[in-house]
Amino acid sequence: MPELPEVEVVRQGLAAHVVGRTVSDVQLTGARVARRHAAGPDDLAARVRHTQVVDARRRGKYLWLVLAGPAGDRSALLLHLGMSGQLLVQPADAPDERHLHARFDFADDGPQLRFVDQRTFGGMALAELDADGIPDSISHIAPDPFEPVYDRRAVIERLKARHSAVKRGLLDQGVVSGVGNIYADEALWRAQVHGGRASDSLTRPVLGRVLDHAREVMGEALAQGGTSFDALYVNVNGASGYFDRSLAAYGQEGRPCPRCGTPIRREAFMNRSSFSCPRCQPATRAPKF
DNA sequence: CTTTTCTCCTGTATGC
DNA sequence: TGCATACAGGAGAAAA
Repeated sequence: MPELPEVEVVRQGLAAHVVGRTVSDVQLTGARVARRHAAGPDDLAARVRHTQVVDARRRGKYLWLVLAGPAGDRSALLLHLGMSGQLLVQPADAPDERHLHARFDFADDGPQLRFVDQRTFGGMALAELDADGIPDSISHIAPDPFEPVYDRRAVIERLKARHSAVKRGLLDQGVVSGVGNIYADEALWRAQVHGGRASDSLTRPVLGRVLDHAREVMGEALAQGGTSFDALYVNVNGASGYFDRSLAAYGQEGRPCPRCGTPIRREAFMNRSSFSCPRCQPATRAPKF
């Protein structure tokens, strides 16, 4: 599942292979891929056609291409990979992928950009950029830990004020963005905090440690993901394939905790799974888990 | 207002 | 072998 590190690798691929090129044609298959674009897929395609891609940017798990129109006007093609979305750079004569939803042709007749998504949780929409260069439609998404505007103290205060499990706060993209289920579990394992513990019951230093570990583990994953980048394949499909061997808790049910050897446990959480060490991350005072 | 639950989707794995 | 079910889960809408 693409979380911040995987999305950043995709962004870097777009920066290398798409920025600077002019779109000559856009083909969208079905309405679902553009469902967040209120004016519909035809409108999106028409507005992207003949624009030049001038930048590829990211906040959390969202990424966007900054588009310059013929008159120099700026807009953004906002993209989200959802759970299974891939952006591929492919030769025009490559056969259609099984779950191909969008195809971009360029005026240089070079390789196409394709959006492929099996589970269709991903999608794209056009947005306007605000004064800070952020698409207006994601103004509710908080900065991620790698942004200069990331305010560590402010995030700690928001977590400190929440009557909810700390893991919910980590996963709330309006509090801090980029963290998904995998890196939330890894950060909590590193911080030796059980994700079900009430956010407002933890001390500020502990909350700070959880946040710092989230940033640290995502940074490590990014460093590894960058090395496996293939020039023709602007995609990283989740943590599998490169960083999964470094995971201490996520998906490791029954395997020994790398720190103390106690078998990692799996618990239901938000109709999903959480993995933690029963010994290093005691679930004391854990409501609503 | 804050917090939680539900829903969208399909390939893969598991159980009977 | 075939069919049913569980699971993966980001994010926004809806509900509590």
